[in-house]
Amino acid sequence: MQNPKPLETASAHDRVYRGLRTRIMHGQIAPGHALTLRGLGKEFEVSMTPAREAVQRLVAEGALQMSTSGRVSTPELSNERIEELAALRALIEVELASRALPRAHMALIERLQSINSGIADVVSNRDAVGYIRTNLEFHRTLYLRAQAPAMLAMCETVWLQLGPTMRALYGRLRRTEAPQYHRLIIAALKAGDEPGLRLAVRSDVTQGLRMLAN
Amino acid sequence: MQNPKPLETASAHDRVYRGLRTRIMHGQIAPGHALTLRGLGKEFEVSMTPAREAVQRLVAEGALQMSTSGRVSTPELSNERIEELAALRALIEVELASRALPRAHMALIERLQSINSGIADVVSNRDAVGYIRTNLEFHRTLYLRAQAPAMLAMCETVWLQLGPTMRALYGRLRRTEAPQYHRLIIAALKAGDEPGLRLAVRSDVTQGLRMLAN
DNA sequence: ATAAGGCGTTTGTGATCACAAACGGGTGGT
DNA sequence: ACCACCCGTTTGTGATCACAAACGCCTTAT
Repeated sequence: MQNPKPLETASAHDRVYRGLRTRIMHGQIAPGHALTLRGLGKEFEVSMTPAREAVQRLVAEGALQMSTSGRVSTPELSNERIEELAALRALIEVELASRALPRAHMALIERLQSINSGIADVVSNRDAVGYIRTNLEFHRTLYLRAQAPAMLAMCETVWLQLGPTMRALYGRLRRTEAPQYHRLIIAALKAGDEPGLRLAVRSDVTQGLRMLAN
Repeated sequence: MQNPKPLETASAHDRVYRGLRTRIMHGQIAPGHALTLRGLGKEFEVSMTPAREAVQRLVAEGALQMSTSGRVSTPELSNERIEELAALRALIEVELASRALPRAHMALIERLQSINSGIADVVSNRDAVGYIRTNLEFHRTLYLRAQAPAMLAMCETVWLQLGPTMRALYGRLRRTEAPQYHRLIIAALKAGDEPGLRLAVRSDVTQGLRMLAN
């Protein structure tokens, strides 16, 4: 029992924050979409105050942008910024995978295979949001083994910034099966092959985002 | 005239945010120090609302920690977390330096040398805050040339998280002169030596933080 | 037809208030 | 001497309100 009280009552701004955050990270909101404090407050059944705190926090994390007049919306990323964020993903995720490798036992690898096979389902359903969610779950499951919470937090911040853009990306590419690089990652984990793992993770991260930047 | 309107009127929560942020990043607040919303509000002559937003934002960036009861304080980092943050600095700053290298002209190198010589002054004055500020200015000046705002923002977030801890570090080590690795960085820039630059930056970043983790 | 101006409405900002929880110091009991 | 309990005070949370700025749509003049 490592978590006796799973926080049965979360604060209002935390509910709004978490709700918005997963929505953005999973690509459920299109780039450039506008949000209003009163609208969010009504949607989550809170007043403007918690809605404002949640929005401010997401702005600080780069998940939302704020105009000079205070209007908030999901950002429309330039190609340069997409390239930067992809490079950050490559840097951090390669390091996380490398740190997870010596701790990756068979149970973890089986879990990854299970998640990966689930990707086939969402792909066949043309479910872009499901695809992003499952893909991120695959990566997070691996990186959790790295025992590096600060790095994982940074990594998720990058995912968050790319969320709305990822929707646009995976919406236009025609996927027919689970990504090949996920299989390479699993194979490298099984073999204990660190250089191979680093290459596979770097390829998987860079692959999709390169084509978005034309 | 690249900045015609330097934002002559900043919003209240932004003033609090910026004030607190530089104070934390420069190590002017000791680890574990507690802050109160009403206290901050009185100090910056605003009500609790802007103070709360500024604090929430800094908590989101990892510059402050919040207890389950909502009390905020500067974090006391574990050795594991310090090691993680140092590794993140190494990853990101090496990349930033590498991207800045092809754009580093003579004017930049002279600017860096000027900043570096300023470090001697603050060192002789036993001015820990001045040392941290000047050191960060040295790095930021170099990284600005990388034209990678997202990476620089991530980098500064790490600096922010290490701020209070850096004060404790530089307080205990006896510095007598400007860091040797800064000279190596400048030399590598002059020579256009990318591997040497990467090594110098990595060494400079890791050097101080390794000894803190015992 | 197009562009500029005006006005009602929407929206963010910051202050204030009521409330509950938590902290801290002091007291009393063992 | 030490520990538990209690109560006054401090503190964070969230709702509400007044205000100013910005937005959007419509009218009007050229």
